[in-house]
Amino acid sequence: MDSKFTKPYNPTENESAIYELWEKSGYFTPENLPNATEGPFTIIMPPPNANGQIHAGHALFVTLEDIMIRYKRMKGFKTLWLPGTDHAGFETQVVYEKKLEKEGRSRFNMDRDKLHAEIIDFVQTYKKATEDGLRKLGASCDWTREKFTLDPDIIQTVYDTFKQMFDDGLIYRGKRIVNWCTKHQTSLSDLETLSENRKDKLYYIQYGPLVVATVRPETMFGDVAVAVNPNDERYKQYLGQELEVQTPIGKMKLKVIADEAVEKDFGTGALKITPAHDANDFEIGQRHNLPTIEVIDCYGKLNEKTGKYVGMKINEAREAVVKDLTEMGLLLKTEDYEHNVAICYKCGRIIEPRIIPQWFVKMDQLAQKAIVAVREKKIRIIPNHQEKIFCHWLDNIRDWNISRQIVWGIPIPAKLCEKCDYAIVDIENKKTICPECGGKLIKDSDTFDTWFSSGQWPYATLGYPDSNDFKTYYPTDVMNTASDIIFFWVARMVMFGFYRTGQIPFHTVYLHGLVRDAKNQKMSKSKNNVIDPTVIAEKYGTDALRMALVVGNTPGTDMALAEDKIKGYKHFANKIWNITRFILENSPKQEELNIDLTPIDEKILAEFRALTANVTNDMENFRFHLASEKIYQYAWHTLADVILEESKPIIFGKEETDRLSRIKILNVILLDLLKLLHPFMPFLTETIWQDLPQVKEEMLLVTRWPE
RNA sequence: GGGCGGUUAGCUCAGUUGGCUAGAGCGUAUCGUUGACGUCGAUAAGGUCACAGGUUCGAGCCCUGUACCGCCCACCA
Repeated sequence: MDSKFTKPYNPTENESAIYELWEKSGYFTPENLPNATEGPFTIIMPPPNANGQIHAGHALFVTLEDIMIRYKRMKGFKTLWLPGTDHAGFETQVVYEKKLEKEGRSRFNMDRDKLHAEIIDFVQTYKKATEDGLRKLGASCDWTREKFTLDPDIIQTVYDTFKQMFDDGLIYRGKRIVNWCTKHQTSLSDLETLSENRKDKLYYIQYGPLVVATVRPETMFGDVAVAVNPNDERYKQYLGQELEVQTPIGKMKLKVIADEAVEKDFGTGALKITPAHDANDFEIGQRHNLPTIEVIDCYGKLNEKTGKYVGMKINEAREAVVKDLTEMGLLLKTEDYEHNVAICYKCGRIIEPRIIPQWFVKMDQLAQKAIVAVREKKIRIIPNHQEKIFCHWLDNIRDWNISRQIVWGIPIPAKLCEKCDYAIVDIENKKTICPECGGKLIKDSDTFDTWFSSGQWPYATLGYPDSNDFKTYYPTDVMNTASDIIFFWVARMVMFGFYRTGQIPFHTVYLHGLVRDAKNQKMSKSKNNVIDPTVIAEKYGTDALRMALVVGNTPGTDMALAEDKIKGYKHFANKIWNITRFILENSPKQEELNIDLTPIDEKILAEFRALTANVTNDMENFRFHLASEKIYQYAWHTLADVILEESKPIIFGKEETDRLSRIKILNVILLDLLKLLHPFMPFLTETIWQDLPQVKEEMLLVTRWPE
């Protein structure tokens, strides 16, 4: 017997060599598969951000996708799992800014090109680390097709989409109110803001004959009207009138308008309208053709239109204005007030709504098609209840701001007129004169929201429109990703997919939950509870980690990952190892096993076949948490605890037919068990497979799944 | 303000179309140096399946309501 099996199983001794064996075989590339009798099966990997260490969430998605891919490969499908990494625009820029801050530097006094070059270097390092991490986790993906979100062909696809959408009127440049982060100096999409409950004051201020209630008295200098509900009897007499309003810096004139958006019962029922600094007011302003007066600058400070308050930060200015109003007798009442405010999802600072020209995507039509696809089950979302969430979001979607004032990203291929603000798409970068006014055109310095490009990932990576890959592998089969990016990413992929290819991008969306720590807390650096999967893999083996991530983890549900659980599956790996040893030790040469089975062995074998069918059924229905547990239970508590124990007297006994029959089925079960287990514990099973004397196929990786 | 999920053994969680005498892992207790494995084995304790109604021959699972926990969405200043 091979001496290898006499020692306990040592994962770290074997894993990298096994991975190398697979990778060198070329079987990760579907075209090289020896007997792919079935059609294509495709998963496009959600590209990890190339800006940090690989974490437990990556380990989970790699495990799930690798399970699907390995299973389908063994089923004879032409399996493509296309890997990639993401430049992750704003996310990476924020990470890099933090690094700059630590070094006492700032992006705002750096040359644009220098900053860009530095981030490229930074990303390259992490890109490499991410790729290594994926290999360590056993990802059987096709590295020959690896993509990066800034590859020239990807950018070209993104540009073509931008142009086409612009020509179709689905993209427009508009001067509209957007979410502005005063720290990061960029606008953000609605998804990139969070809302936070805050306790503020509600101030009742005398506005001429009326009283308005506001939490932001410092914006009063940007007021252009006072709005009331059209059915509010109290104010009917004032409609259309111009009020003379006293402020600490002089008098201003405000028209009284009527708008349905004003609630009669809130505050005094009279609302001051500041279109330049409030999204709601902006829309009211649009409806009534009101002008806009900006009084707060991009740093969140009051500007020269506010007289003596110029240069003050918003909070300072608020206090100062309140103090002055009080002294002037214009502040009538102050109430405690609890409300939600939008904050930047990265730094938590309050979003300052600002009016700046940005590129927007019109969402209505795109969204409706995506909703129909899901409602009609052309796209299936697992877990099912996410379909409702998906559709609800799309049903209430607003136009999407895709411009970002950051360096790290795909530049928007557009020109802007210095004189008249005319905007034009210019992918070839050739236009210099404004067709409207003859003014000089300058390049738009903004970059795309990273999701504008990653939303096109499924067809962009496959070389849409003309490549063979696109024709062969699109629409793809499964999109597996974390449920928290269903809107950011999944919804956008569906919309873009329809728009550009006329087809769904994938048939099934499999959403997984978050990996939390043993105490069910979110992993975070500050809590020091982050599990580094590569460290865990070193300690317990990748297979043990994979099992721990899969067994009992239902789709869409967050899971608690305890080190003890991982340790348990290390023991399981050793158990399989020793089952193998026991069977091999007691197996004579193969030719002696050409005998009929005893009735009891027939029964044992039938039970195993039933398990196989059961597991296969689970695999087909994405119930990996059940499939893995069933294999575990069978291997340990049926095969090892019962069958092997009962086999000892038979094997060491004198009844030759019983003995050979038993040995025969043990060998059959062992081989098939390794196959069932392979998608879950690929390293262990392949390591064993490579040393089995009775094995004919060169690699378990491409062996047929048992029927 | 809307929506979604959860509540099952001490802990973490499974439980597929209602058939369950409700399971697993870890933990706990007792026993076992058997010629695969002590990274082991055997045995055991531990549950009104959140609560209250209902449907059904039968409910952890379906329906109605309640409570608590978590999450998401939302332009009443």
